[in-house]
Amino acid sequence: MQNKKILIVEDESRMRRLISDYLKKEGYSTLEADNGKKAIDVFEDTNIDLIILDIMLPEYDGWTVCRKIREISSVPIILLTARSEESDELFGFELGADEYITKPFSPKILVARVKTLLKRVYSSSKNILSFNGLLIDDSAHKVFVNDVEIVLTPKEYELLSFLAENPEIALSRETISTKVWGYDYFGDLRTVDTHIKRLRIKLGTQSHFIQTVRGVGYRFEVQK
Amino acid sequence: MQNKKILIVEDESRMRRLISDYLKKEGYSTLEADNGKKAIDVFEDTNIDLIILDIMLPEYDGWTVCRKIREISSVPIILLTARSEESDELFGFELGADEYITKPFSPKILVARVKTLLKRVYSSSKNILSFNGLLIDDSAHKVFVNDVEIVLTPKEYELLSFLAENPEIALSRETISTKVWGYDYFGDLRTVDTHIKRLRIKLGTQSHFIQTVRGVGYRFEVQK
DNA sequence: TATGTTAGACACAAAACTGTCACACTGAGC
DNA sequence: GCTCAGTGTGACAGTTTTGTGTCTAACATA
Repeated sequence: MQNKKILIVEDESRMRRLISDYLKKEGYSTLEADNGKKAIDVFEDTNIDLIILDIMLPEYDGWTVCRKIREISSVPIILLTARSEESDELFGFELGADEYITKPFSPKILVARVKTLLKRVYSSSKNILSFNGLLIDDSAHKVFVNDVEIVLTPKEYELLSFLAENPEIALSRETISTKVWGYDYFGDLRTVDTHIKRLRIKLGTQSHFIQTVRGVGYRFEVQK
Repeated sequence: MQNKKILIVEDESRMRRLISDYLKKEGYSTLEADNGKKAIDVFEDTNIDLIILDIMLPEYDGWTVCRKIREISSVPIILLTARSEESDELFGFELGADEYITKPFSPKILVARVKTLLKRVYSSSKNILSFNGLLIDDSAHKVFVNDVEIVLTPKEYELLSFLAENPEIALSRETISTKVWGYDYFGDLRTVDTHIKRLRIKLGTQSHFIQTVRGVGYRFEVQK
């Protein structure tokens, strides 16, 4: 649960700093954006685990950002607002926000909600992704195929994790490249293929987890 | 998302009735318990999808019920409390509650939270086109005929998606060609026919979805 | 510095897909 | 029935996409 990446979208730098400090103290890493446009850019280029989103923002308000992000992702979103009107809150939920916190709020409450939300969304309280014949222990950074550990290089591990965290979704080479290599990587997309090849070799009899989606990319497939 | 079973644990019958009415109006079914012991009994005997749990209860308070249920299940829990102390809220989250609502609350807010929580927990918010005997899962880029996956080539998939997204409409070869192959494609219109043929073969017993409209093109027909 | 490992690129091989065409078939109109 | 325009279909070759072996550079390690 540690080391999750949290994007803080807030135009007031003092508030941003405050939230960021509290979260870092809890072991999360944070990214910041001071307007809605930047928020969406950062989100598309990075593998964000949770978003804290202020409503009052320059360049797309929070509602808009929330809606746009919900079109492409189900990442958990916490809305922050100065107003505490019920209709606002209802509107936020309609747009797909997961939590709604009214300013002024206690940082402790915020941290608690972040924790709960991450826990609910990302784990059954463990950092282990377990499939039939394949186990990824993120805490230990170890992977087991048929209960035998296989040793992966960092990139191989990141790639496998990313795939396994998005099961049953056809992922394009571009998406994979952006999320695993980073938004600033402009290398050959076929590099993804090369790493897929290496992963498949190491997965051996369980390579069926990685399916090719012709014309698109790859898909992590759970059922045999 | 409808027809989910919600357990309301609350000792005041008026409040129980109020919540129950609101939820039923939204299409949920409700069960009620007026103390903690009964709540746990009911939960163990029934397939509950969400619990609304008051803190002040005879026979095990809400904290205890929450803890006991968390030992055996990860069902979503919303805590209700008259107090609004921060420490209480934090304690609730520690115990594994998913939401925390302070009385007095607006029933609308409650319903909104129930909805969001259910959606988050039970739906994968996927892009799925579903017909009787045919299912197109766009996220996974998979197609099922009578619950058996069929593997389509990229063009076949695009063509089927386009047809299925425009049901009951006679689509000319030109329209199909423009939308599926792109406006700058100037190949033989009969190519569409060839792909329709291939699709029909793969659809097997469900090929009736694709009807020929003589002199025009094809139509995706939903009813058998 | 020597050695071993990892990452990225690339070319070629292998596999899969696509468009075209010719011919068969169908059905509507006469 | 016959005609004919429109549609169905099988075959095939060219094209596209993916798989894979290998090379080089970067990097870490001792």
